[in-house]
Amino acid sequence: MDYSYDQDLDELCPVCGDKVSGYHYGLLTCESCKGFFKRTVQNNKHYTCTETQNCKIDKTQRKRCPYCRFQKCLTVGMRLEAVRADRMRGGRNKFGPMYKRDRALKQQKKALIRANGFKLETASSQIVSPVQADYGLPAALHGVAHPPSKGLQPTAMTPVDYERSPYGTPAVGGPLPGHASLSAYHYPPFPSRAIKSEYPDHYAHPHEAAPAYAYPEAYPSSSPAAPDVPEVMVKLLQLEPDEAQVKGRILACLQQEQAKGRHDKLSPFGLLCKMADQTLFAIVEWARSCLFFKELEVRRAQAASTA
DNA sequence: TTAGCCTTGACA
DNA sequence: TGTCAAGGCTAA
Repeated sequence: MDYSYDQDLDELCPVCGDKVSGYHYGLLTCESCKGFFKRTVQNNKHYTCTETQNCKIDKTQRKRCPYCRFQKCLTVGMRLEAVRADRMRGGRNKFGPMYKRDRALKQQKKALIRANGFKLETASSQIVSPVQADYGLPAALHGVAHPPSKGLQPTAMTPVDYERSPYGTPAVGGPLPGHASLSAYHYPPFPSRAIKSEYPDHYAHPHEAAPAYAYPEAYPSSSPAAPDVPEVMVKLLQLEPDEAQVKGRILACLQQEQAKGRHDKLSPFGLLCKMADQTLFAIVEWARSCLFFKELEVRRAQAASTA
């Protein structure tokens, strides 16, 4: 069977850096990480790390520490809910529209690059995939929780989806950064993870008020309308090093809370840290998106005037 | 246990 | 009817 579907199979697996074989459990991954994630969730496996829970996961070393591998799977945005409780084969789950949109955005980006010769690397490298924006961990936090690794970096910050909504607030119930214990992820027992419908999973995302797939409509691909960015946000972005420090401190506090053994339930302070961090991330990403679209409009105008 | 290949089946 | 993301199977 030919697995080279007409999609971005030239991308690398965000977990191990291997070649992706398609969308699996929420995002583009390789076949081995797909299988590993499936086995882990289906069999309710619990691993332990013999090192410092910070093992490097790449194609050659992914077998060495399943604990860190699974943590990375969760960190990059693989979805526990996508593993079927009933083990039913075939068909599609609720992530189908998300995959489709992700693919469309990637294609739009490629077309735009071809049309404008516009280098997106710098601007869009700060913007995460809608897949991750919808369901995963904020990419900006990955570097805080994980030192940059060969496998994680390219995809977590993939310069792909600059047309995603700036309102793509990460789900509060999303995976935590760092290496909290497996139980800290609160993944529900199998019956609750069974997904057959296309409707938003309010169990997995109880805090989502807006439809999970609302982001593309915010900026139609044909003519993205960039809202004005408050001056304060421009200044905030100019102070990014400090922002990173703030994030780092918040995450350090959060991880300390988790290290105290409260794996099953965050303390109020831990919850506040988490919420504050994610809110900060959402605001910063929104502002970045606005600035990016502003720049895009300027470049388009310039291109139109010279044409 | 891993990872590659195969089968299944909902959806467009 | 084709696509493709699920789960299953099996050699290494």
